[in-house]
Amino acid sequence: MKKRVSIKDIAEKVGVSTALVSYVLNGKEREARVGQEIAKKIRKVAADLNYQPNLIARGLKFGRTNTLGLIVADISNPFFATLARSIELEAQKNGYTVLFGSSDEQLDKSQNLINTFLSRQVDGLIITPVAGSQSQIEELKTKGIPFVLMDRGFSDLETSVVVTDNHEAMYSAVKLLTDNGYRKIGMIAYDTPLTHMQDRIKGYKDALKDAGIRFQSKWLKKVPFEDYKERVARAVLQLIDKKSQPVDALVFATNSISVQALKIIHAQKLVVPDDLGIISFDESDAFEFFYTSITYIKQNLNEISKKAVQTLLKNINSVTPKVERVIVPSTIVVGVSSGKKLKEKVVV
Amino acid sequence: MKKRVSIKDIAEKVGVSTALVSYVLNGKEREARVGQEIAKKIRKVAADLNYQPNLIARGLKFGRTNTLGLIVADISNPFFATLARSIELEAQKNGYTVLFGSSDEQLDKSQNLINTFLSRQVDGLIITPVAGSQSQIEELKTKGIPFVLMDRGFSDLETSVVVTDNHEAMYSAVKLLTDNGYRKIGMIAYDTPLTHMQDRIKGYKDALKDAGIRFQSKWLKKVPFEDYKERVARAVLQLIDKKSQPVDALVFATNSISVQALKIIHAQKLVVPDDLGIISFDESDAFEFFYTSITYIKQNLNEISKKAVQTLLKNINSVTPKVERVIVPSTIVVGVSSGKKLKEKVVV
DNA sequence: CTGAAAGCGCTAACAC
DNA sequence: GTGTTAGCGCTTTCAG
Repeated sequence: MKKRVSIKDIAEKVGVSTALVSYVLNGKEREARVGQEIAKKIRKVAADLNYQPNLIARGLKFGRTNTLGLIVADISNPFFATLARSIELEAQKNGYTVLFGSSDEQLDKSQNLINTFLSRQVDGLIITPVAGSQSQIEELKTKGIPFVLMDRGFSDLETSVVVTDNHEAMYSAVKLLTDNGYRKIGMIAYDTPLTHMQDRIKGYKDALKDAGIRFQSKWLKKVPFEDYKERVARAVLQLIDKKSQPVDALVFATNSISVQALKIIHAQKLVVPDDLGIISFDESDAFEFFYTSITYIKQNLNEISKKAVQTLLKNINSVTPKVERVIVPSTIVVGVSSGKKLKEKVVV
Repeated sequence: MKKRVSIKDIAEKVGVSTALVSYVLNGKEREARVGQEIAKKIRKVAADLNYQPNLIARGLKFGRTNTLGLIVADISNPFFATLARSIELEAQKNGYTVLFGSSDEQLDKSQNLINTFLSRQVDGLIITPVAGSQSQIEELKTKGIPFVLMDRGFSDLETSVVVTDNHEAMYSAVKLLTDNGYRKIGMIAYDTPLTHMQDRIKGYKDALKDAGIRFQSKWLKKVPFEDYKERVARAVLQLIDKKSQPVDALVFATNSISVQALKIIHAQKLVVPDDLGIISFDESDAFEFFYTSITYIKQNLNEISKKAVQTLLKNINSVTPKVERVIVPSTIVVGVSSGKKLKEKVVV
């Protein structure tokens, strides 16, 4: 690779010091009262040489790189990819560039990414934290590194965080089902202590309670991230098992769970919503061709990312950063899958 | 943000020069013959202070940052997100971190990203180039910046590039259709001169020719990236129009086109494959619940990304980089949608 | 064995 | 008005 042209090259060519070049190129010729002639000359040579400032050098000088680190669970997951896209946009608007990495919900990968990004002197981090990573996050706090959690947080840790209204969203989803006559409502969620999941579960339970329905523990199935596919399949089969008081509706805590569950429901030839009402948290392309339209909670991903970047930048630019919790409202897109329950079901 | 701990802090604390610290921390104590005692002490203090090397400073020193720039069309598109994921993985394996950005198929955004990444002194670029960006790419060449194109390239430009076997893939897809008895095969593609699309189109035409079918220009519909949805819808309606010799099979050049087209086909109540054979280039989650399984060409995205990174790294590390064209084989996943055409169709 | 010092590219306080 | 220089954190040559 050829040597890139530096401020020094320009200085030599024009016959001035690098200082003058720097002043002129940063539009500070007024303050430094650089001569008109010389300024013009410098600009011309810079253009001729196709000069591009070295942001690495500038970063070293200023101790800030105008780079953000983004750690998501998995960038290939459309949910996170969509967040990444808006983050990129908002960051760019503010003159920042984004480094990214995927944690795969694994503690060691998360720690590695944090270390790598810090070594690269990012100005701040946007993180979808992994379960059990409190100590990693706390270290950021003690080190005074600006960061914001996104999508999920910890109940036992005071941090800036931007999330969806998980509780309300799931509450209103389940309420929609109870209002439509469903009484035995099951839920499949991921088995994690992270707040987004806990809040969704709480929303589900609270909605049942407010509808005067007594929650039954067998209705709630928690599956691990690892081989969630099999586990979701098993959970669905248990929940709809005819021999033991099957549920009449199901809510799914994420789109990945939904898609997998719908496959089983389809394979079992259950009719949605007549046999089983359905609501999903988040949408999926796969809903497109399911034989009936799926009711789902639509998070405002765009707003979440925007707020995440803005909150982070506020932190970066403030001398006394303060913890900020942002909750972004979601909407519910009503399809056929949560439709009114048939009152009288003919038992054959 | 608190001051991060530097080599200097360690040196002061131990009471040696920064040089020694540098040697020890880089495992070069042997060459520099640093004393055992002192080395141990340095290491201890470094650990105590939780020292993280400043890669920015190192980058400035070495003129290399161990950072790659990735420019895709749109990171929120699962296709590119999946590529990004594997690139991240392969880059990490080699000690690189990835900056990313989306070009939206737009020339100015592409140029902006290139500039930004170069200013940040990335060691190389992986680019899915935008139509008409030859000059941008050529400038990289003249500047001697290592880069590799991915997914698509230019027919009029000699560059390193990693792509799928677009021609063969589409050829064999169409051959599958002709072998199964389809004779009037249409195609919907994006309207772009980029090689991936041109190669797919050529594969389609060549397969027709080899099957003894004369290509009809009205069979090939090219739609622009912008509002492709409407345009695809219109194209499908034209191709299946009963009044004017409708096609009996369709191939789609990308998954986004496929999903949109299938929606229309579904809405029009056409039966796949009886009324219409279907093959898609690339898969989509949405195929999951289409009423019949879709035959599709499966690119080896993992291999493409891996090769892209490897080719780029070879370029970066070689004094005399050479242009390398890598073609990654794809497979065809056969579903029901391309099944044998019913010989005698009962006309009502 | 150890350390001073130069230099990567850039900026800004401070001389001249 | 204009230019010198120190220094950001790190590496490495060369002198002690």
